Amino acid sequence: MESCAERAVHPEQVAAARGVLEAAPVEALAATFRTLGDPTRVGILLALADRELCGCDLAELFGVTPSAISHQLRLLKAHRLVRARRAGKLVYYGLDDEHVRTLFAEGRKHVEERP
Amino acid sequence: MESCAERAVHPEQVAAARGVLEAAPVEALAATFRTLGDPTRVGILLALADRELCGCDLAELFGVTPSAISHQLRLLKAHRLVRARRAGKLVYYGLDDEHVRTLFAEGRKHVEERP
DNA sequence: TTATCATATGAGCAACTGTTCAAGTGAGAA
DNA sequence: TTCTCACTTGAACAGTTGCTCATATGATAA
Repeated sequence: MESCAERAVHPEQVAAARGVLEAAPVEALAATFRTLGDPTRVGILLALADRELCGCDLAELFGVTPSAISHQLRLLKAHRLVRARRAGKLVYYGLDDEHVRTLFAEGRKHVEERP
Repeated sequence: MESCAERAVHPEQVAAARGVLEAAPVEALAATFRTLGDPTRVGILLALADRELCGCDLAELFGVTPSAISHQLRLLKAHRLVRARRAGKLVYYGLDDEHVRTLFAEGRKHVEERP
């Protein structure tokens, strides 16, 4: 009556994998990738890769409300992907992490690998 | 009455960013990162980084139903992150792409950079 | 001060996601 | 064949997400 999920077919391999999972920051990794997993946020990061932009510019660029951009930027800041710099009334945003560029470069390699 | 979203503050920078966005596979990149943005899928990929496992082992490893694992594997296969190899009754899964290792390594660097 | 404008924040809502359950496939064993 | 078991598939459902709207905040200017 026991189903396949209740006992491993290869217990030693499963035990080894369990060790890997315990040592890895699984939830944090997933949270970071989840933050990168939205077209608007991907666009924001790509747009900020070569220049700073203010929130107003970003809203115009993506055709959404400044509020929507602000919500997204809050997420990106919380995950340390974007940094903010206030200049008078405006706030300029830029990438906060060099790893993001590498991440995107590698992501593109994967995406463009096959048709 | 016009709000800040209806006209860019820095039109030339916005135009330049627009060019970048048009040339980039934004939606495909987001889709790939979104696929990596779930703890179960991150765990599956980490577990498969060093060994093949059958679906049954994965279900046991994560304490979910074989059905849940199967749904996740379908997603991972659709994005070419995992490959399947049938051996009799069992199906063995493994990583389908070397970029995934790099992606995870870079993701970890970002995650572990600051407290 | 008051007015204006760029952002930020909170509520609300439609769309999406990850799971379980139930039913269906496919391959080896009896 | 029939049985068993690993896996797949589809439906259903709770939880999450990303947007808009309304409102609040913060900084400059008049």
